[in-house]
Amino acid sequence: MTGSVVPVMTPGPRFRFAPSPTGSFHVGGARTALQNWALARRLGGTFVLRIEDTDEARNRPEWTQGIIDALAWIGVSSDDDHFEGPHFQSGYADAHLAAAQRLLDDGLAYYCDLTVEQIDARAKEFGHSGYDGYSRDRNLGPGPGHVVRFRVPEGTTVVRDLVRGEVSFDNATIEDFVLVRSNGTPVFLLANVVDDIEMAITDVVRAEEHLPNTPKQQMLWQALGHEPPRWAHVPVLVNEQRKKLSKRRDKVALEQYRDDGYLADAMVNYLMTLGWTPPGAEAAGSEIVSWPEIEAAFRLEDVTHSPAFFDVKKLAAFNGDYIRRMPLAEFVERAAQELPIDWDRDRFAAIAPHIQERLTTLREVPEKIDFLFWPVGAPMDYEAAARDKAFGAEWALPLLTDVIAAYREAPWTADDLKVSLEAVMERYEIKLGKAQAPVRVAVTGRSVGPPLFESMEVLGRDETLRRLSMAVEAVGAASGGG
RNA sequence: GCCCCCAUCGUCUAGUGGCCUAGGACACCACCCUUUCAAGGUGGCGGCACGGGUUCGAAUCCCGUUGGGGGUGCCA
Repeated sequence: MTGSVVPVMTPGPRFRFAPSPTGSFHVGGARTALQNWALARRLGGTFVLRIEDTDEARNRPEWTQGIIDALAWIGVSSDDDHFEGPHFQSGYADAHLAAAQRLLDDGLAYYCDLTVEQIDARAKEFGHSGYDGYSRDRNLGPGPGHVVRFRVPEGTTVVRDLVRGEVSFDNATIEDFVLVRSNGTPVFLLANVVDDIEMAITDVVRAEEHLPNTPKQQMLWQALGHEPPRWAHVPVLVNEQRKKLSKRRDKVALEQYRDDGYLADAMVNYLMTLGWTPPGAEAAGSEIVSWPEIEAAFRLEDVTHSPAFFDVKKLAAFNGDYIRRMPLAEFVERAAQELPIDWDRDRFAAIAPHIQERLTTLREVPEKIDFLFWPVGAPMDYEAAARDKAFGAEWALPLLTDVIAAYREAPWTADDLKVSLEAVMERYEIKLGKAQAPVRVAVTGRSVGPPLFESMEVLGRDETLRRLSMAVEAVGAASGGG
């Protein structure tokens, strides 16, 4: 190996996703990552992952892996040809400082020795706000306590934004911002731009909160002698209070949703259709779209301009839809992962078709069917069950007794169990909806649950009869005593 | 305070001057179906923030007001 490694660059546009490492992956970040990903792939370009790890206080190696894993979960795979990275901002520290020095040499930046207190004092004294350019022409050199500031030129900066059109800023309202701190480290504004230049980024797609930074960064690109990238600022995600989603108040960790049983496909679909509607969705009467369709149709120009409420209820609806659309075999396999290890998988597979359409998340699977996995002979709380209103009617106890008799003989299939119960209930002149209630409570311990006869078929004759008998005893004791 | 962005049903949105009596999705309500609960089907409730213009015609264009959000760090 000789010389430097020249990165092999694919011809298309180069997008980038530049998260700073934290303990979790923000859903808002997931959305912009997805948007960058869709564009990079469709346009035959590159998705560059850059970890902005310059803030040493929050920088742990395992967090980088967390980001890569989270991205992989939503389909942004580091194995894909369009994926490049991860790059680390910390690895470009020399370039950041070199750029600052170049700006200094060209007279486009200067040293300043004012402290924050002094700046405030001047602002107060002269009645302006922020830094007033005090050191612009003092020709200070480097020194302790000296920062490097950018000399903002006069005029207007026009940012061409793919989602917002042209946004112009009067440079007079932009102060000479800091490029290099007094401790010699570069600030985000500089590092971010230098990295983008180094990585030959052509398209910056990020959240709207960065829009006010953009004129500054654009000036930096130009001062450094480069054509600025295409900008696109997508609206932020907000909570019910219409505030930017925050880690403190809101549930924003992608990993949390994953652990709560949300499907990656549903999450991706939901995130991408927040602020963007795929063509044809209205005619189809559905907002459920596959990734290939999204990738083929997503355009920045079509993204809405206003903030969107991250509505977990709608996400849940999407998730339920995706669960129902899963092929049964796949559902059984994935849902089985949510089960306690000692639960019989075959037994689960038998009941699976009956719970698939009753779910919002995969995590709810165990609680729906736990009664099928109680150890045989385990005592249920029949005293409590006996108090259920299902046993309130005078026909309840005799019906249960008759059902037990019938079930000793009936062939053990759901259909036969239903026929047997129907035969019994006719004697009491009640409908199936009512008749099944005490049986359900006796067998499952609850008044709602998966289809009864199918459940009993899976449970087996012995255990079903045992539970029915226990219930009759408990109810009998309760009513006899009162 | 200053700078910037935004504004259609509760929510996410379609809508780019006539096709809008404003469409869809989620949520909600009712009914149907039904083995409880779901799912599914049908129907319903519900919106162009306000005020001025421009135009034969405005949800769509312009101005203003109001409201919301973002940014204003030697954080990213």
